[in-house]
Amino acid sequence: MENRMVPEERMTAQACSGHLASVEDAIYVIGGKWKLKIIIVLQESGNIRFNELQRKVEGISARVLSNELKDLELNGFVKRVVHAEQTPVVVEYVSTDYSRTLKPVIGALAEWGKTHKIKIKEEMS
Amino acid sequence: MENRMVPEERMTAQACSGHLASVEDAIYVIGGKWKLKIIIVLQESGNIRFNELQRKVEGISARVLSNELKDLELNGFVKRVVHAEQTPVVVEYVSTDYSRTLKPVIGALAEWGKTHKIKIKEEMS
DNA sequence: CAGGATCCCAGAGGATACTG
DNA sequence: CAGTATCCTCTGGGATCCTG
Repeated sequence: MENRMVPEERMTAQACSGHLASVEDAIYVIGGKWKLKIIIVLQESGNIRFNELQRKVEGISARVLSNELKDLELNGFVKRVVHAEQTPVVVEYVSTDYSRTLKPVIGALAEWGKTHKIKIKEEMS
Repeated sequence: MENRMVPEERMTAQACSGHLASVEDAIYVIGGKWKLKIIIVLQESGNIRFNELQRKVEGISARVLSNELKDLELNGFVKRVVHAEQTPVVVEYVSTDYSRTLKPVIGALAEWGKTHKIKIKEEMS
């Protein structure tokens, strides 16, 4: 479990175009094996409950999903909604507006991943 | 994964699962702590030698850099150029055309990382 | 159902030293 | 300079069981 990212001033002599530091920041928050996948599923699903989410993010364990959700909530990508008026209590997860700012990133990654897979397939034939 | 993917708005459920899988593919190849950073430095540097590369990718050890470079070379993102005519032998690394197909991904990530950092800073003040 | 508590492991990655 | 070789740490993450 990470905490919130606290940006430091990285004043490297050759800070390049700044792309490097920004990409680093991005990777710090949404990097890892699961975060983007969870975000995508959440965006596709609207409100969704824990177990269904676990089913849709294939391969993830309850423990890891729980940890990732806490992390994503801390960073404002997902909101945990508890419906206390019902019994048993229903918990739902919803993607936030802020998570939608990741659309370009997800779009670019998906597009690249798609063409990359095609390239790999061609190389194997 | 043969379904058409529209990177923009309104997607079908199938396009979405394709989205998920494609992002997964992308993360598989360019995920991790160092790969994208190395690729960025490589793209910004033209030809570059091992030790200088290590200096520019701050914090990376020689062992890890060596491993990552092998991996990146296998996947066609970097070319290892040996100038055997010189003594001592000079080795240079160059980013490939294929690595340039990552530009949109890097651009999106950098842009998002930049605004995210600004957002975090504002929240702290 | 929605997780928490434990235990455990592989593998990513760091530190240091060494070599052709 | 361009890496290798060791060794070692750390943590992401799997498996399993437990509970309100």
